[in-house]
Amino acid sequence: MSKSAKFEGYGKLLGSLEQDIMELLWNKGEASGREVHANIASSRQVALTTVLTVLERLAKKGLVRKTKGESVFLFRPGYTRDEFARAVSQDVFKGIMDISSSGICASFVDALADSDPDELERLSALIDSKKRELQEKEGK
Amino acid sequence: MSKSAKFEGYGKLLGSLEQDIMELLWNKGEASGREVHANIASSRQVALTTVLTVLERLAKKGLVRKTKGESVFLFRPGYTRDEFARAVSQDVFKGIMDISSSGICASFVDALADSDPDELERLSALIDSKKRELQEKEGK
DNA sequence: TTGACTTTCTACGTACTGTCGAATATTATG
DNA sequence: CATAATATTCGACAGTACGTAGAAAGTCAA
Repeated sequence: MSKSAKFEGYGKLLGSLEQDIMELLWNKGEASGREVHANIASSRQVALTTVLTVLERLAKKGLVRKTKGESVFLFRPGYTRDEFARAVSQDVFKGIMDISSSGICASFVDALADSDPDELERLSALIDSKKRELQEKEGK
Repeated sequence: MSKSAKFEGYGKLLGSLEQDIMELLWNKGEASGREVHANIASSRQVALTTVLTVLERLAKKGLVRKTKGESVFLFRPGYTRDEFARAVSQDVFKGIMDISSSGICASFVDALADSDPDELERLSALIDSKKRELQEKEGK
């Protein structure tokens, strides 16, 4: 059932090149434009300036921090993977729940179990703690 | 804490006008272009043809179904709120988890508790059932 | 036929992303 | 320092998505 392959693309948070670049920076931690390009270029034909431009745009968005190195600018993630994913999630979840909150849970659990089953435990714990938190607020 | 107002806009699944239109159709179930326009126009100044165009685009995306009525075309949602939210969620969650799955859970629980606390119960149940499901698969 | 209403077509503006080359600036080296 | 090698910035164009809407074409009833 389902497998509704429709609606693809809604999950794209970053463009393809942006994604590749962030991935690299999240892994390497820091790199010069040339280095970023060198790495990216090994799996995707692209000009150096293209990478530089995107790096620049990412910096403008705050996703990347650009600092002067010894003789070259260095780029690093403005946020860790988790920080970014988390901040964006907040927004995304709101967006989806604005449309409909029922049914979402199932999708979430499915996706989670699919990509990282161990997280299910953590999720359980979080829910319990959140429920307690809510009860306290009410009871008070 | 957090309130990282950055990263807004990532949660937008539909454009503003698209959203308004879908909202109306999800509520009314079915309407002619003129009706849709009439309703939308009460809260937002927009031309009839603009609405028609977007309706057309939504139809092309499969989000809206266009059928011939007695003397006018009628538009209805191609999917219920839940179906849409669910299908998109699948995609969105994947996208986020591709970046990082840890940390997401907390965001999800927060957002859920925020918009629909009662769903927390359902979520608990879903996790338990998912865990059992996974164990069976392994145990077999 | 004519006029009101419906539907389609075409087109423009903005925003985002990918894509670069040209120009400019900086660094390194003979 | 003068010049070659590098690095960085600018400005542009293409494609896609969405909001926007007028012009043109189609439909139907008086």
